[in-house]
Amino acid sequence: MIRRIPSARERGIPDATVARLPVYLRALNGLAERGTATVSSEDLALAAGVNSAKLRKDLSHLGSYGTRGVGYDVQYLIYQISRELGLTQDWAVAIVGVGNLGRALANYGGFVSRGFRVAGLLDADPGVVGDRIAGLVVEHIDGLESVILNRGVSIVVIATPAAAAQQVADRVIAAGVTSILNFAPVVLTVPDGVDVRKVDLSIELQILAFHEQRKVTGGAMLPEDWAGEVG
Amino acid sequence: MIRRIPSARERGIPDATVARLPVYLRALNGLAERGTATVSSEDLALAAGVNSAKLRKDLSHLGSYGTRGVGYDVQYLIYQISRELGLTQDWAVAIVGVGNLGRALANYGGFVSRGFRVAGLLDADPGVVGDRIAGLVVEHIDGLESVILNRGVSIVVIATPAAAAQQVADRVIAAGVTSILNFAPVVLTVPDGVDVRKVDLSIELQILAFHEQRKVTGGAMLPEDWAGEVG
DNA sequence: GCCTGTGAATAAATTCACAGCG
DNA sequence: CGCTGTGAATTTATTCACAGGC
Repeated sequence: MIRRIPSARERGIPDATVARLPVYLRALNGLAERGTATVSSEDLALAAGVNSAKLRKDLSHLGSYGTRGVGYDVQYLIYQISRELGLTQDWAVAIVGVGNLGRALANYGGFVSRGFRVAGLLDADPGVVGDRIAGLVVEHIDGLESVILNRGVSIVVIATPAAAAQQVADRVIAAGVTSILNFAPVVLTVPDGVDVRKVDLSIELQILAFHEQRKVTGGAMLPEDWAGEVG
Repeated sequence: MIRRIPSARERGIPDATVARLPVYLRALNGLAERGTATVSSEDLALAAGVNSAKLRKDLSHLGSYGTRGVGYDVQYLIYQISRELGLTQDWAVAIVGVGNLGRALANYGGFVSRGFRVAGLLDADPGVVGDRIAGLVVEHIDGLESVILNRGVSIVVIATPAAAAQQVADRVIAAGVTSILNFAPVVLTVPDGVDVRKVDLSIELQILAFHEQRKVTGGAMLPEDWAGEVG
C-alpha cells in the first residue's frame, strides 16, 4: 500500500494559499530589509500583488498572527510563514543537468537564502564534469545515487534536456527521493507518493501571447466565434 | 439590480484553461513526433497529466474539434490550440538582463519553436555588452527603446537583478510594451492595461518543501502546530 | 477609530454522468 | 459501441461586509 501524500487541505491550508505563501514571504523580506516593523494587510497585500481580503484569509489559515487595529509584526510573520513552509529547516538539493539553466539555478541566491542548500551538481557531459560552479564541482551523473544517499538530498531539481528527464526521475525515485522540481519540458511519469512540480519557461510566455493577441484585435469577436452561441 | 449581458460566455476562455493549453500543446507535439495521428481525451489527458473530463471541458471552450467515437486529430488540434494561443504568428521578444538566467532563456529552444523570436539581448554591464549569445550580440541597455520600436518587440522578458527590474519595466512600458514576463524576484508596479506574468524559480521549490515537510512528519501535527487550534 | 479575522455570498474551477453523434 | 461535448452537481477559491478586539 502506497502512502498517500496528505493534501495541504487536511491541515486546513488550501493549495491556493500554500502557493501564495512564498509570495508573501518575499514581500515581507523586502519590508524587513527596509526596516519596517509592522504592516497592515492592506499594505502587505499591495506589496505582494494580491487584494487584502485574500491575504487576510490566507494568513488566517496559519493562525491569528495579527493584531487588530495594528497589523502584523513583520519578523514574526516571516518566521511563521517560513515555519509553515518548512523553510526553517535545511533542505539538501541536487541539481541534475548543468547547462545554462542549471548554472542559473546553482547561482540563484533565492534558493540559498530560503533554506535550500545545493548539495550536488551532476551532469552526463564529461566536458562539464569537473567545472566549478557556485563553489561546487560538477560531478558525473554516475554518482547520482551516492550523492543522494550520502548527502541527505531530499529534493532533486531536473534541468536536463527533455530526453533525459524521465530517466533521471526514475533513478532518483529509486534512490528514495519523493520531491522533484522539473524544468525539462516533458511530463514526468511517477508513482503515487512522489511529488513533482514543473516549471516551464515557455508556458508563461505563451499565456502572455494569448493575451497580447487579444489586445491587438481590440477584443472584437471574429465571425468564427459566433458559432452556436446565443445569449 | 438587473444583471446585464452574461449574454454569451463569449470567447471568455477561463484563465485556468488558458494556462493548460500550452501543456496540451506540448503533449500533442510529443504525440506528433511519435507519429500518432489520433488521440482520445483519455490518452491525451494522461500524456498531459490531467484528468480526461477536464481536458474535454477545456477543449470544448475552443470549439468542437473532436470526433465522437474516435478522438482528436493530433495535427488539427495542434493547429487550433496554437492559433488560439497566438503562436501561429511571430512574436518579437527582447530579453533584458543577460546573466545566467538571461543566457539560459536566450538559448532555450522552447521559445523559438513556439513562435517566439528573440529580437534583442540587452544588459547594463559593459563587460557583457558585445558578447555573442545564441547568435545575437548583447546590446547596451541604453538602446532599449530603439530596439523595442525598431524591431517590433511586443513582449519583454526581464531577467535582471531585482533592483533593476522596476526601472526596466517603466522604460519598456513607456516605449509601448504591454506584455512583460518577469523573472526578477520583485512585484512590479504597472499601469492598467499592462500584463505582467511572473516566474519565481524558488516558489515551486518552497511549495515542494511544504509537502516534503509533511511527508517527513507522516502528516502528524507537531506540538508547535497546536497553538490556538482546537479541532 | 482602525484593522484583523471570518462567516456568508459569490464566483470559478473541477468533476460527474450521460445524451447523442459517428 | 466508444468517445466527445456538456449541462448539472460539487468542490474550491475569492470577495464582501462586518463583528469584535486593540
